[in-house]
Amino acid sequence: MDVVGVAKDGLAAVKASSKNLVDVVIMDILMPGMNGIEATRRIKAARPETGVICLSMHANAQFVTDVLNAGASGYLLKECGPAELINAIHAVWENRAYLTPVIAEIVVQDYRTRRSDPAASESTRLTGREREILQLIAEGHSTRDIAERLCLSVKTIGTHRENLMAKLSIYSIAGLTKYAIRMGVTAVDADPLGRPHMPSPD
Amino acid sequence: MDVVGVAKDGLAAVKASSKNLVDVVIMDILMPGMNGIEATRRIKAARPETGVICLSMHANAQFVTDVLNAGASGYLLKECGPAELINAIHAVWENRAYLTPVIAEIVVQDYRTRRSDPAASESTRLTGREREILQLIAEGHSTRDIAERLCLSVKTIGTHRENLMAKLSIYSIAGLTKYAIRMGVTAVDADPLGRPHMPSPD
DNA sequence: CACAAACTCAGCGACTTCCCGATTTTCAAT
DNA sequence: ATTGAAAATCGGGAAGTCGCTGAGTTTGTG
Repeated sequence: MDVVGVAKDGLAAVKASSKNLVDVVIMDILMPGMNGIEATRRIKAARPETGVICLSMHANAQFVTDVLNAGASGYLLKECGPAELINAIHAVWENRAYLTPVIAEIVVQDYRTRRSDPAASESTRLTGREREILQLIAEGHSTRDIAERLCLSVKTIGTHRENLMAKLSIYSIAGLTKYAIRMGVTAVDADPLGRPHMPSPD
Repeated sequence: MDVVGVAKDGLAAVKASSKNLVDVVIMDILMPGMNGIEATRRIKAARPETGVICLSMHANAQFVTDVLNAGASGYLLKECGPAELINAIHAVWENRAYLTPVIAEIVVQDYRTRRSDPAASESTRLTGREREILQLIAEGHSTRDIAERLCLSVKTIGTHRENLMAKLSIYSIAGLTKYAIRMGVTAVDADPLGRPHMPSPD
C-alpha cells in the first residue's frame, strides 16, 4: 500500500488522480475551491474504477447521501482510528463498500424518514451544482467570479443562487454564508479574498 | 439587590434601562440586532450614572477596549462564579471599576503593545459605527434595511461599508460575515432573515 | 420512449455598488 | 479657544448586480 499523492484541494485531487492510476482516494469533503463531493464526482467520471473513501468531520445525512450519490464507496469520520481507515481501504480496494457504524445508522435513518415523509427534506435538498455555488458564494466570490471560474453565464449563476435562496428561505449573502458554515461547506477562517481592486498604493 | 429587568437584545436593554432607574446593568456583548457595545454606549449616553458591567465569552483585547470606551465600568468573563459577579456589582455600585484578572492583564498588554507599535492595530481598528454596521451586514440586512433601521441615508451605510472593506481588505459580504463571526460580533446560527419579499403563497 | 428534474441562459426594470466628492460633528491636544 | 485629525454624515453618477419571468437543453430513471 503506497501513498502516491497528496492534494490540498478538490481540483488538485482530481488532477493528481487522473495522472497517477490511483486505486483508492481518501477524500476530505471540506476543501476550499472545489469540495470533496464535486471532486469525487469528477474522479469517478474520469475513471470509475477508482475507489473513493470520504473522510469528514460531519455526520450529516445530507453530506453522506450526496457523497454516495457522487460515487464514493466509503465514509469515515475523522475521529476514526488508523485501524478502521486501513480496514476501509481494503474493503474499497476489493470493490466493497465501507461505512463507519455511525454513518451507516444515519443512512438507515435517512431512508426511513424519507419513506415516511418523502417531501420532508425535499425542499431543502440542494443539487450538486447548487451546493457548489453555495460554497463559492460563501467563500466570497462574486457572481461574475463564479461564472468565469465555472465557464458559465453570469445569468446561470444568478438562477442557481435564486433557487438556492428559495429552497433555503435565506435571502442574503450573509445568511447563505452562515448556512454554508453550519453545513460544513466552508470554514469560518477560509480565505476571505482580499482586494479585487485597489492593489494597495504603498 | 433586585433584578428589575431582563432584556434579550441590545435595543430591549436600552429601553428597559431608560424606563426603570437601574443602578447596574449586566451586559452581554454578543446579541442579535444591537450589540452590547452599542447598547452600553446608549445607556451611558441616556443616563451616565448607570453602571455597566460587561459579561462576555471572549477575552478579546478589541472588545475590552471598545466596551470600556463605550463607558462600561466592569468586565467579566462568563466563566466567573457568582461571588465574583456580586463582587463586581458592588464595586460598580460604589462607582469603582472592576475587571476580572484575565481581562486586566489583557488591558495592560494592550497598552504595552500599543506603546511599542502604535500603528500595528491601527489599520484594522474599526469605529463603533463601522462595527455596528458590520454586525448588521453579517446578520443579513441589506444596505437599505440598515439605513432605515438607523435612520440614515443609504449613502452613509455605503460609505461605512466601503471604509470597513478597505480597513479589513475584505471585499465581499461573505468575507465580512466570516470576519464578524471570528470577532464575535455575530453568531453563526443567528437569525438568517427569511424572505424579505414573496410572503409564501401557501 | 417519456417524463421530471437539473442545468443552462436572455431580457429588463429596479436596485446596489463603487468611487468621486463634500459637510458637519466630535474630541483631544495645544 | 483654536486647531487639527478622525469620525460620521450625505450626494452624484457610471457601472454593475439582483430579482423575476420565461424558456431551451441535458440528464437520468422508470
